[in-house]
Amino acid sequence: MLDLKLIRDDPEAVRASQRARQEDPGLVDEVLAADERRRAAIVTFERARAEQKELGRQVAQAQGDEKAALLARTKALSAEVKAADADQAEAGAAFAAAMGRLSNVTEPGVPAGGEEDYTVLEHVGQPREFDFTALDHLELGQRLGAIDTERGAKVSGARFYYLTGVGAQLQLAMLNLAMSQALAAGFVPVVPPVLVKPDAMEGTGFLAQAAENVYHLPEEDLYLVGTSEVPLAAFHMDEVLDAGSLPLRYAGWSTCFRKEAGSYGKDTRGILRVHQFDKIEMFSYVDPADAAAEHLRLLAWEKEMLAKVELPYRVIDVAAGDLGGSAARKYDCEAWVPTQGRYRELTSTSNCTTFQARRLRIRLRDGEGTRPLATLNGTLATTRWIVAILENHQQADGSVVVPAALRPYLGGQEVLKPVTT
RNA sequence: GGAGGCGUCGCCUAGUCCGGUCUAUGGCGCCGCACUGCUAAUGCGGUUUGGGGCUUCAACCCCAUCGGGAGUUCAAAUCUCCCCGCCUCCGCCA
Repeated sequence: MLDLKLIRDDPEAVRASQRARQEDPGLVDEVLAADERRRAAIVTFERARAEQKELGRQVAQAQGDEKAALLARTKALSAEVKAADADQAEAGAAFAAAMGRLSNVTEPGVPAGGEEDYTVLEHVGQPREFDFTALDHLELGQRLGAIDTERGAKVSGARFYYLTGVGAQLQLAMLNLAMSQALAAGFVPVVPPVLVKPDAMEGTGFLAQAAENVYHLPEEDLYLVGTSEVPLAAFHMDEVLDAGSLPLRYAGWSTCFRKEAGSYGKDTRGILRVHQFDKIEMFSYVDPADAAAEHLRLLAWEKEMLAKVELPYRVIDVAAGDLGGSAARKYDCEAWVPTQGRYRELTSTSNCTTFQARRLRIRLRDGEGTRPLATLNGTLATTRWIVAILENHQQADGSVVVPAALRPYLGGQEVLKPVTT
């Protein structure tokens, strides 16, 4: 949710942001009109209500005929108050609905346009030259006895898989490495719930743009989270945090669930795009003035992790139209996937400024009073990284060299060897 | 799944039976002022959150807010219903 004051004071800035996102700039004027209607309804209601209360005080003290006369008046007034209240509630709901559809204002410098309009900020490392025919991650994973998509499909359907043997070990090693790094950086490790109530899912903004990708359990009215960003953001929902306690940094370890609706036929091979995966997610609560700097810190931690697994990658500044509605800016790190001949997203860090905190009613308290704080999130490792690790570190015999940083978490193994030929 | 108890503006708490100056009591904590070599103690005042009016700001005024929602009523912390959470006991269970 945006700051209403900003929309009133500088509606053109919000319209410009909407245009850059390829969303409707007219929504701004809809919000302003709805706000006026709402405020007028509030005034009408409050005036009637104040009169009702005043008369109520008189009724309490009056006796006999005087009381009967007052009651005649207050009865009529009661109906008036009820109608005004309903009108106010309706105007308020319409306003909230319009506000809810407005996306966050993008940060200056964010490239305008859609998915293909990103800016490449830098390349780190060189894609490797192979003097043999590189195998893709699934082929490698099967030879290593690490990935079993056939049984995944048998038991759970398409886009499900088993990680077995060194595959399971590799994932645990990578996530543990990520968690160790987060811990060293001062993050509070968290294992959160992955089923959340509508309030949490809605507050984090995932029932708006990403609703079609969210699993829902209708019987309990609970949602399966697509990222631990949801329970980490909702952790402090409805709270006022002391300014002195910021920044608060959490590292969540969770399984993530995504329906992947609308991606039929895309990335169907292997474990690049799946319904269920595991992830270490960083989440920060900071003073709004510190948000942009924190965003760069999250990016730096992601790069530190990518360096540890020795992958070539590039960093992109995601275009406005490809941002989530809550994000003001997003940086993705994309690793080179040799058999695809292109870069694929491994991490994503978003600065949600005060947008998400407003929806979740999370504020900070300092000497000045209370005001919304800023929230940010970023990926530290996910199951998908296995794709890039296997492919980039494969050898001609189908074995895979383990990056040095991972070895301590893999019982010292230096090379993962095929179990079949 | 069943039975019972509980939920009050940071924390604790009065009020709920029997609806009406509840404009929610008191204590603790915190902030300010006074007194004071300093500290402590004492005294006085302030201290939920959100919204609206008026506005340069502040002050001021108003409305809502007693776990959440709906209802009854001229009037709800108080009465009724539904939901949520916590505690105790029973049942069941990986």
